[in-house]
Amino acid sequence: MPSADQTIEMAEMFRLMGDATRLRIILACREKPAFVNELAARLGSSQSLISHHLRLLRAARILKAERHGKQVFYSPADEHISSMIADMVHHVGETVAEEADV
Amino acid sequence: MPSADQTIEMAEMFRLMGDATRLRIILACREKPAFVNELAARLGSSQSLISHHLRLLRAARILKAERHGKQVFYSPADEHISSMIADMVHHVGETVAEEADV
DNA sequence: TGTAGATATGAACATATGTTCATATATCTG
DNA sequence: CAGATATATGAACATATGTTCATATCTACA
Repeated sequence: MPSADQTIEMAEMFRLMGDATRLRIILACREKPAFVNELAARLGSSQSLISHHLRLLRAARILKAERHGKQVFYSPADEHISSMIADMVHHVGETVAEEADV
Repeated sequence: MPSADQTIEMAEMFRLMGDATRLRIILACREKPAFVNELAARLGSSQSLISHHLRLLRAARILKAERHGKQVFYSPADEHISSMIADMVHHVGETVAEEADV
């Protein structure tokens, strides 16, 4: 069992990945790291929206940012994050979702 | 890259695990499956709150429920879910969290 | 059948969250 | 320095969400 602090940390991590827009940003960066404007274009979202979400993902160390001149380049923060996401993608790829009742 | 549908499904899954109360319920069931009243007692939350969350976790097939007389027994829905959570617990156990700025 | 125990559900509420629009900040270039 | 480009940030808003309280439903058993 994780500690109380670890549990809250995990929940916070899941919460961030639990929004479709943010998850798409994460997956996009995982597939191919990119500048903010590229991400906005690839996801068909406004620059502002992407930037707001990037801030959260960066603060949680899910993504990291590097400035290249006028642009800022975003990529997965580390291999650890990458492999967590890879695990999940893999798991979800194996599952068929249905409804449940009792 | 997961499909659009898979991405939404993943996000939904993460969203559910992204609340501390729900994550604690999941972790508790993973450590030791239990009846609703036991879970409420172990987590120090009201029966109503636990029940509301259990409904969501059950509907998402994260937990499964079996009735035993008057009580309902909750446990991880399958090995797949269990291993996903195990992965995350393992990963978080390895990480030290700090703050990020650019 | 009626009562008690266990769980589920509905309404209501306060708060959190995602999004948009407008604007600020930073960087390069002329 | 002025202007253009890229990104970040703040305010505002509508909606979603977690929690509580009250009550309904279901099961066992006298």
